Amino acid sequence: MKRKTSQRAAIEQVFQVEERPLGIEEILQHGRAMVESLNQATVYRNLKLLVDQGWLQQINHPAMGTLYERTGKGHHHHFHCHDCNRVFELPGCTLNQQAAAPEGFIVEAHEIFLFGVCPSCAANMG
Amino acid sequence: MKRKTSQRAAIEQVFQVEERPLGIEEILQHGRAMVESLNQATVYRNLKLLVDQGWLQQINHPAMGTLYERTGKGHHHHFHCHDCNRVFELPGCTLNQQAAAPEGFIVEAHEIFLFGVCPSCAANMG
DNA sequence: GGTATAATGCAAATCCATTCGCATTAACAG
DNA sequence: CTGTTAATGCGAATGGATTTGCATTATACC
Repeated sequence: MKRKTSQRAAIEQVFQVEERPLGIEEILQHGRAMVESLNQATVYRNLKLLVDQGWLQQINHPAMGTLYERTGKGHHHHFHCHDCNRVFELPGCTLNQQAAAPEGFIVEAHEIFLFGVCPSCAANMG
Repeated sequence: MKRKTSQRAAIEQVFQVEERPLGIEEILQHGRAMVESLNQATVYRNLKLLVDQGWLQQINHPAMGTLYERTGKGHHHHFHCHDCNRVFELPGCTLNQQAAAPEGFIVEAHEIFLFGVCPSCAANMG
């Protein structure tokens, strides 16, 4: 039977605290603040589990590679801050999907990645 | 000194004929139609060369991985047909970049990936 | 508490894309 | 043509992300 472990709890906690898509390294670092022995293989195993359970989903970011984010947020886009290197979820979508492609293309979905500086980095730059 | 080779000419030719972003495997396959001995390592070497020369640029497609496309086309988006698995360049951009993110985010660039069925596959489906 | 065994930590193994070493081939200057 | 050496083809090597094997740890049912 499946058991609750402090390491899985820590990983879930990281996502609840950060509320943004995270990569392996970030998960590992933040998770270790709670369970210092936390191991990379354990992170991979639990991520797979959480994805299978539908609690997380994988995304492929063109600049950051594989990231994981909580499911159930609805359609949204991603913003990558080149200053702190974090990725944020941006609510809302104004793209007219079908109008984005010429006649003849059947558009079923889309992904938008924005790049720039996040509010907290912008503030810290004066 | 740099020499012209039939294999590099073939690779350039592939891009001129296809007019869309291509992955290693596609370049290799189409290139072999012209130079049958064409080798993967040679493709990699020439792609690097053409990128350094500014004739090609790399893109990272979330579903297709690394692709190469001709430079000088200006800002555009990419469409991935899940039927033929090809990626197309779509001219034009209607996204109001700054409006795509909430107050506080400084948006400097963006990439849009569309998914669906391309015109030729749509036609072949009746 | 005691036990069965799921889950962890660790290091080694695997996978896949890309690069490299080197003998061979072929551009191109003379 | 001929010689020089850049470029190719091939297979082996590399690098990074992910996975696996196994001894050890720790959860949860008794």
